Amino acid sequence: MPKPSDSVLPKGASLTLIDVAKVAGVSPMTVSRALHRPELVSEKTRNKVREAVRATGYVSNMLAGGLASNKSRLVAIFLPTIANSIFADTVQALMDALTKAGYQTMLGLTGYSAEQEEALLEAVLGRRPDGIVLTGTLHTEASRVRLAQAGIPVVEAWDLSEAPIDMLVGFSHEAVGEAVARHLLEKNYKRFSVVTISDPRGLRRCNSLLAELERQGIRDVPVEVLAPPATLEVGREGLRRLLDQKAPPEIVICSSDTIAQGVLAEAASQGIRIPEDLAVMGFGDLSSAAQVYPALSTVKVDGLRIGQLTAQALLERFNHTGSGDTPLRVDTGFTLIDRATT
Amino acid sequence: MPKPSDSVLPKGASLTLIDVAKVAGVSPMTVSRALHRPELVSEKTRNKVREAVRATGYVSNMLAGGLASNKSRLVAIFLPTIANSIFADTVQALMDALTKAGYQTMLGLTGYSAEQEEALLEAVLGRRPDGIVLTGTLHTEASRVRLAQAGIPVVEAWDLSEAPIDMLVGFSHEAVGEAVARHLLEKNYKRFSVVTISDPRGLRRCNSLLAELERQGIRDVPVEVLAPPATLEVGREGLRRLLDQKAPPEIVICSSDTIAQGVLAEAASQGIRIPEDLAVMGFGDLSSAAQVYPALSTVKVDGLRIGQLTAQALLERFNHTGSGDTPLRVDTGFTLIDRATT
DNA sequence: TTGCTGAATGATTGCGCAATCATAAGGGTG
DNA sequence: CACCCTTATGATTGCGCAATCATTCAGCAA
Repeated sequence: MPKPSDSVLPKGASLTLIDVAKVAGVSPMTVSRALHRPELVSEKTRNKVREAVRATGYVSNMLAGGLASNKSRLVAIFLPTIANSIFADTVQALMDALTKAGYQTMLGLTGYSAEQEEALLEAVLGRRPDGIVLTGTLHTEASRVRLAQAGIPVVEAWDLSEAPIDMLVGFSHEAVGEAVARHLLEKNYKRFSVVTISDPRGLRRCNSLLAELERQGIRDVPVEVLAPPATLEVGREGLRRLLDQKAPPEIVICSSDTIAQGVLAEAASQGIRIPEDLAVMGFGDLSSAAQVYPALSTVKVDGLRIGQLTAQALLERFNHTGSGDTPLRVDTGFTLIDRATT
Repeated sequence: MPKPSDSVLPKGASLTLIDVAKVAGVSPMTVSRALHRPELVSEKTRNKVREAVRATGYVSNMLAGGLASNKSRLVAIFLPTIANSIFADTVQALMDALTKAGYQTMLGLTGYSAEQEEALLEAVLGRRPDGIVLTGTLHTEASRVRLAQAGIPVVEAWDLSEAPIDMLVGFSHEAVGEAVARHLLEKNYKRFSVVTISDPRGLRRCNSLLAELERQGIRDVPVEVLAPPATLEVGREGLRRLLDQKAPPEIVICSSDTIAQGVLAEAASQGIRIPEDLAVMGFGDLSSAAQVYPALSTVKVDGLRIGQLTAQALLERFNHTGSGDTPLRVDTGFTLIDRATT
């Protein structure tokens, strides 16, 4: 069996379609077709080409292909950070679906400074992605404008904001806040408190929650707003601050499960019983939420489905199979989950 | 101020260097230089070009640039999964450093099946990355061969294996196993047990630990090997199985902090006191390890430094500034951390 | 046979850029 | 003032591929 290294290359030159074509005894164009549009090539030729590719170890150059066809088969995904991301399921599902459809994904981490975000966006656009997915929010308005001008399909996931750039797959953060408030009021909690990070969406949920509580006559809810990223430490510090105040809360509502787990840890370290002394509510239903002890009450968001729908929306755009008229706007909803902490 | 959309494009054609050159009143080549090698262009010209770029909203096409220069300014990173990754710090540091140096990164998730891995590798190589980083292990030998043949700088991170493809930045998993065994023996633990997932590196640590224990006269250590990925549930199930056996263990050594946290949760749910009734040892020193209650004893691995060194190694190769003779092989070591669970 | 159709394959071209070489414009030296 | 050297800029070319159009050939009806 000839190893790829055996093929006599002009040394320094790279293996191209032409080399494969020579080995297969067909034209370069036929090789290209055999690889990317096999239905246009006879089976006999396809086999010759497949064998030549195997023998040479050829890997198609997508830079050249992308330049020639004006398609990169690349989708860029922006997310705040790779660590403990609440978006992990979404990203995984998205990458799975896109990979299956022959697209690759490139992750852009925006958890940086605003200046770096603009540089990142420019660099990513330089790759000419066929589509872009936003999970977290963009820091600067200039970035949103740039993105809109790029003329590429854009999906904003995990949100249902008022001024979308293009497509939208998510849920209403306001509805979550309101639903959580009502749910907990029904369970007869009175002395509410909140620990959140200063993330735009978390704050929207928080404000909506506070508004609903106020409508029901509950005011002066202590709110601790800490700096991102959301870590266990944020939850521990948040609870410590809340306990420093005059009237101890009866329940802590957290802007994420990770923060809630921090609250749980701090409570355990202080001998506070959950939920007898203090109830805790999370957000996100991370896979760990059901596994911690005591099991965490939370709001489930179907991140996997968001990822799948996002991929589907992009693929429809790529294939021009979308309805074409109204820009997509899918509400994936959410579910309240009562476990042991409320 | 003219908005980019104002520029009169032939409609359907994309904005190129030529368009910018016309606006700036210079040749396309000068624009290219002004953007990528500004030191070759006079300040006056540079300003004209900068203004023209701003006015047109031009974004350089890296597909074309890569094709012309045979450099993609892309580094591919393979990791098992994006969720709860122990590699998060490494990947973050790596991306930071590479971004700063003008390189972009593309993540490949190998947590899939072996067949999919080969397809993924081929797709990634098609982008002609300038370098490749492996964090987890590759499933198939064919993939390793393919990678070695690609003729691209490769760094295997988080390992110090015997047969590296190219460069190596990591630590010895055998040394970790042995060190943990000795450390815990010194603390006078006798009835050991292990919960691990069937990951090659985790198993290497485990086997080394068992070997050292055996040298010290300790045999018949119960070992629970569960399927990846490492989740809290693995830890809970692992502990349940261990408790089903005749003699309850005195200490559980886990192949990751996440599993250890699962053990902690299961213990809490069964009223088992930590560390009085049961000690727990993790691995990885995730940021949450110090924040859970009780704080987790673990093995700290400096993932951030691994990421930085990996980036440095790649950049030296790209710039031909490396020593050139011996292939890089850095041992970043590890540290045992005693917290409250041992 | 002739002509037509459609399937399979080949030839040509250009995507947008950077490498490379060529040229022009200063700036000093003897 | 002719010379050379440096710095700045321009012109040409080709990277490897897919879009597009041209060609070939088999199969079949008239």
